[in-house]
Amino acid sequence: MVNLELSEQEIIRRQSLEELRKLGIDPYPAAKYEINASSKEILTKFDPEKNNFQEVTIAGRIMKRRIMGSASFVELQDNGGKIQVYFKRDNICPNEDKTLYNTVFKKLLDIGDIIGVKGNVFITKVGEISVNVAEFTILSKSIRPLPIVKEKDGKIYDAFSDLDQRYRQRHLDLIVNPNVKEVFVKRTKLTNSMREYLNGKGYLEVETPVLQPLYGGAAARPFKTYHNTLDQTLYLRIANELYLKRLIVGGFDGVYEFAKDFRNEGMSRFHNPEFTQMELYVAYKDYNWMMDTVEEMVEKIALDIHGETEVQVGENVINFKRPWKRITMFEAIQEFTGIDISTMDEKELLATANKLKVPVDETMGKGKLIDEIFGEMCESKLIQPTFITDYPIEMSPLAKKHRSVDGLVERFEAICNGKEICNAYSELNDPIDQRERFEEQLVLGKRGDEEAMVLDEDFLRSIEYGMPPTSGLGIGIDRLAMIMTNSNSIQDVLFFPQMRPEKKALKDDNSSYTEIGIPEEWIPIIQKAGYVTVSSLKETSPGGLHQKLCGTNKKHKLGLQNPSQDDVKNWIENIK
RNA sequence: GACUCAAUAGCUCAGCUGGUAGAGCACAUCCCUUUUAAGGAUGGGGUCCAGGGUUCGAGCCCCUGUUGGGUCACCA
Repeated sequence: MVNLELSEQEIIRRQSLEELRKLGIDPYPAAKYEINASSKEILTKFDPEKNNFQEVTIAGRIMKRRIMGSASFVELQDNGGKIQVYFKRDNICPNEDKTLYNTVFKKLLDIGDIIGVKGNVFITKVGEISVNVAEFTILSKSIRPLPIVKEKDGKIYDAFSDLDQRYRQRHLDLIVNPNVKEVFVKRTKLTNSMREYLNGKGYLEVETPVLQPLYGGAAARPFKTYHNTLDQTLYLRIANELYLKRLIVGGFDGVYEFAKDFRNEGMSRFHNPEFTQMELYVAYKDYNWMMDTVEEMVEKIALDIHGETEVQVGENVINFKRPWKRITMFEAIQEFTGIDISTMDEKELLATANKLKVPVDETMGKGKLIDEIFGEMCESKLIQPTFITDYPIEMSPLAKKHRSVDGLVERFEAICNGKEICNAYSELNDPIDQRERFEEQLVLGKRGDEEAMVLDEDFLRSIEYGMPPTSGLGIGIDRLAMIMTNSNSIQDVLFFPQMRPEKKALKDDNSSYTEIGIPEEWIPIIQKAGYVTVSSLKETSPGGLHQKLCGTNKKHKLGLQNPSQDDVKNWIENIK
């Protein structure tokens, strides 16, 4: 029986599927299909002089079909690109029986099907490198139509651009939008390049717990979960800093981790609830050394991805060539506002913030005020990669006090395209100081700061045994990927960004319909007519419904015995 | 979370002051000899996001909701 929920095109494809089976063709064969070439290889290496690629086997998805009488062209898309494939009736069907071409190829194949073809490479009259098919194999029949995207000279027509659908159905996005794959390939190049750099320095890639009894290492609200056996609340990590430091205490000189972190906060084009951060800790180093490292590493990444240090990001060209500018936070504020705040007390800072129209309130301490002024007046204006150094101590409970300036810590962030891409310190290894800093956070927490850090006794115990002076770094992989791929939103560099659940219309199940006397076979037709719940039928006029049902029966050639008007009337009367 | 814009065929989109639901591609049928966004002809396809309201009449106006985009707030 015809499924009334399917579109016409889906019904036709399901019928084609059955036709194939009737012809003895398995639309989903089990056997492996051995390919010996790819579209990319053929297009780059085919040479008519050499006459190479004369026995190729390739496989891919049909993306376009141009069918003429006894000769046709198909665009086949595989992992690396697309290639034109030429089907000629008498090549495919050398004998009398032309079914394989006339029926299987022309009628039963569709855009979206995955096929394998064997043949030889040649150049068509129009000059396009193509595969001349000798035989083809259906590898997977597609029963849902793809969006059709057309392209000419790099210009895309009817692009599949609905963001909701692109993110919810990333597979579709990847199939029909060629640039999307490229973004994710670059993202992987980025992490490969970074890993290669870190391994080259001899640092050890490690894994630390995602489920943590206490969340620490950053200021953020966590996701909370529960372990039954331990009868214990656990948190998804917001950072892995405190665990990596324990490993430094344990005697590793350099450790790093590509970590999925989770923060239960707002979403935006820069924020996804789960995101990736690379954290690195190296013993016997300080934050100056770490700036050298970040510069060198990110410059290498740009070179590995783009072959040059300049990267186009929106309207800006960003140059990652070393050395990057290094200025203190105070200097940056002076540069953008002309005001030297380095010696101001809290009162003066508040007055300055008000004068600059930076939104602040009385609860903010000195550090927070400085941070607000910087965030408001400077950050978005820093386009080229810049290290901002020496942050107020109040904002950085895990960073070491500045070696020469009171009230500051040895911390830097790299800002690029107006956004922070990394955060690093000379790590605090004085256990007494660390305990005091945690206690200050506790006070903040009691005052209602939901993001204040919690005191981690176990971590404190570990550094009481002695942690070497260490420099630590956290670098946002998604943010860096956005810059390196010229993406405007974090959702464009995550395969499956977090989305609200799709709503589904609630349907009554079949028994609710049969209860009021509706035969099983009429339920889909009634639902198709818009009555997905029995109660929605209550106010319906029986005559109108009867008309509708008989009409659908006729239109879709369902061949059902129409109910009488009295039947329909009885159904509606039976509704409680 | 606040404000704002949007949702119409499988896809991309029109739809006038409120008066019979439209186009291109895709799909189907027929013709066809190497085509390039696509050869020609004909045809089928719609819960106009959902639910209320105003109206003789709603895709369009009003209200509520759903989902998405943008800006802001929190944050990396």
